[in-house]
Amino acid sequence: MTESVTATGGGRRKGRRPAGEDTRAALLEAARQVFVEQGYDGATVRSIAAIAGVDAAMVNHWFGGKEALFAAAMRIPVDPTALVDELLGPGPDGLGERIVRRFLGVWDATSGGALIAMLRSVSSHEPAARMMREFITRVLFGRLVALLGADRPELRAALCGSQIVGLAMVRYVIRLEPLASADVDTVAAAVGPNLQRYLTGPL
Amino acid sequence: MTESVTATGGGRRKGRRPAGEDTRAALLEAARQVFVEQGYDGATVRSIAAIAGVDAAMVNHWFGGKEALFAAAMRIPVDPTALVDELLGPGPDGLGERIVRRFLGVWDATSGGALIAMLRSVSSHEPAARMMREFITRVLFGRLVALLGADRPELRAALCGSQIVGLAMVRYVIRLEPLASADVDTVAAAVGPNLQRYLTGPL
DNA sequence: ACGCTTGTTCAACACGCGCTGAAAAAGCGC
DNA sequence: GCGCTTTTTCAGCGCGTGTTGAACAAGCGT
Repeated sequence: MTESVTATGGGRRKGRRPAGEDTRAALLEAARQVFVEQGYDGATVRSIAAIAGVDAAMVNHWFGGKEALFAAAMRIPVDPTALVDELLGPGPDGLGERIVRRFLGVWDATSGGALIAMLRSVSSHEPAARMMREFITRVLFGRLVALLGADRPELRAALCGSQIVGLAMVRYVIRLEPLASADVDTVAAAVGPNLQRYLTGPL
Repeated sequence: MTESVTATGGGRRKGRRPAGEDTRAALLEAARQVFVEQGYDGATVRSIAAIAGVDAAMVNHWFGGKEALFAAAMRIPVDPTALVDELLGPGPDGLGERIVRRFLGVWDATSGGALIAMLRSVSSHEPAARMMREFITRVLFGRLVALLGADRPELRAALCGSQIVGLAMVRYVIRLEPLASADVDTVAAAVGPNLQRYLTGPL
């Protein structure tokens, strides 16, 4: 006990943190949460840092600024190729429903996910809009419609995007009942056929 | 010329404006424009006043604050009852397409309209979200599904809302091509059937 | 042991926001 | 024409934002 090391008693004020505790990761996690809840403009660097339990200046130290933190936080850890293959595995029948179920699964679990964050940011933050476009056309439905080989693939992808975006907005952002708390089966049965027609049917 | 009246020479600085020129109306018009383009948070009282050509303090004088100005600007001058009657006039056949055409007509003309303003504000501004909910359920589709007499009217109204919201987001906010510049016929043919099923078909 | 690098906090800057209060000019009643 | 009211501008307050620089502590190489 006599040794002074790591006494940390009460109010240490400056200096390096005792050990481990990856600040960067904590910041990223907090950023995801706050960006999803508040959107880019609504989220403040200070609030994110507070949730992560560190000083706001850490955002600049680790990421270089709010904008870069947003970009890093939105970098989603899913492999789109694998996802598409999985969805297409059982064949094109019931594909629409499967997509809806998949999205609702992710969203309901993480209370939104990165897509909701982008959706909340898109209005006033052009980079978020750009990400959103890229995400829908290239990652999400671009590959899907390409594999299905239908005509007018870009239009089909955009229409599928409008389904997903509309559903996410009404269910998670606007929170319009009874869609906001409807169970997965109901939503999938209702919205699935639209996607199915957009992907495999005539326009 | 000798009389001093209305000389206004160069840099008059304070005081009442010469005549007419309804400041309140100019403010309202500018507010609609800026709220549509930027959403509630993105729009600043100063920029609205600048477009209206008056001082920012006029917003407080005429409306009491930004919030009240937003509410006043969003008060839309359409009669929902008449609109519903007009849409239902030719019978329930082709109703979905007619709705889409109607919306696109208004939106493309006024580059969005109040609904886009609300859509851009909804993320971070709870009053806008409340307005949106009211608008969809009560004004827009509430009456419509009630008149059609189908089962689960609230769910149908919410689903219709998700169609319109998704379309508006992708076409006007995210601006995803080719949907953003697709002609009315294409969009109506693609989206109309979804609304039709939501309104008159099985879920 | 000592010094350099790195992680962290704190104080503060510059800016933009919504809003307020006082002053000034125009119009109105009489 | 004179006062009272209304409309308008201006200066600025208080606050919250993202960002910065200095100070300081912990660890690491040697």
